[in-house]
Amino acid sequence: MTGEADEALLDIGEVARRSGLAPSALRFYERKGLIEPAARNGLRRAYRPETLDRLAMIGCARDAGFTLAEIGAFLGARPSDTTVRERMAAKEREVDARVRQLTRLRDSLRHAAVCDHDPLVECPDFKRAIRNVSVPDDAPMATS
Amino acid sequence: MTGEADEALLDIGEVARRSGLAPSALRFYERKGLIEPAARNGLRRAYRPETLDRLAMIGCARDAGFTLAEIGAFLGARPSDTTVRERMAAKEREVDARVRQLTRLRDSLRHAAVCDHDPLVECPDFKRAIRNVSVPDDAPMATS
DNA sequence: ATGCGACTTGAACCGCGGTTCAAGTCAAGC
DNA sequence: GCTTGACTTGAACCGCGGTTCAAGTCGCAT
Repeated sequence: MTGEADEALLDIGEVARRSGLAPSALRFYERKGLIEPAARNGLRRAYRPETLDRLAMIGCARDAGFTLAEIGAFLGARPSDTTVRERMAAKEREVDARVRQLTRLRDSLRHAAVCDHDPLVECPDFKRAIRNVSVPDDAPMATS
Repeated sequence: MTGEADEALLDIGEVARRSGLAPSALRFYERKGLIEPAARNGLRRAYRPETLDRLAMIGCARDAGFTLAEIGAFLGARPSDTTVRERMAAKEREVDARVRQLTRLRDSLRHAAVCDHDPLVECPDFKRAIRNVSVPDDAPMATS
């Protein structure tokens, strides 16, 4: 047998401490289907240590702007699952577009930091720059 | 006199149509102090055409992840206003960091699209990649 | 004068991602 | 046996960025 397997399981407080998440967040994630305790000691949740890895990934994805629902879909993904793979690919394109958008925004902000217009938002350079922020890269320019 | 100045003013419906925002959103922005009608015809708001420019900028900033409160602060910014300028500069660094984070995420997703692991999230390459997504660029690597 | 359509208001509601709270359940220690 | 402390539950609440709704107010046309 695996012997004292339950010795290896973690209390919710322990998982919270190690993951940096609040226990309430862990229970919330459970309701959303993102994590699941391996067992219960009475009422108490008992988590496998791997849950910490999973939580780290969830945290990354969340930081990166995925919704919890999206993350849930990705977590169950298997290589045969073409719809999820397609969604990942779509998300990649989406992220890539956002990277370019944010890059333009950063450049606008960079200009704003050295610009002398009063008020700042009236600076024609800034306006031109900021107007390009939301242009989807290869869309026709708004010339109005 | 400027003559029929009010002829040039826009109805909320017109602004909504031209800006792509719902009238409810425009009133919401007004409550938040982001926009303001130039006048009222009776109860009806009458906007200056410049409001459309302002809304375009607001839209860009919102798309870019600024909160409406941040945008409100920026909109009033004058060149002498050092605290707002500093916040813009801070935001620039923040956006820059996010660009790098999203770039790493995009690369992870790119790998996921061609990876054969089952489940996908167990792929060691993917895990290594995704773990780096949230590392602040020059922070010590998590080696646990 | 009657109705239509576009506006006005405040208040309620929504999804998201959680936190907070009250009340209850345990196991351990004194 | 009684307290203490960490957990359990469901329900309520939060900020954000709005939308929806009911009830009222206009100007204009018929």
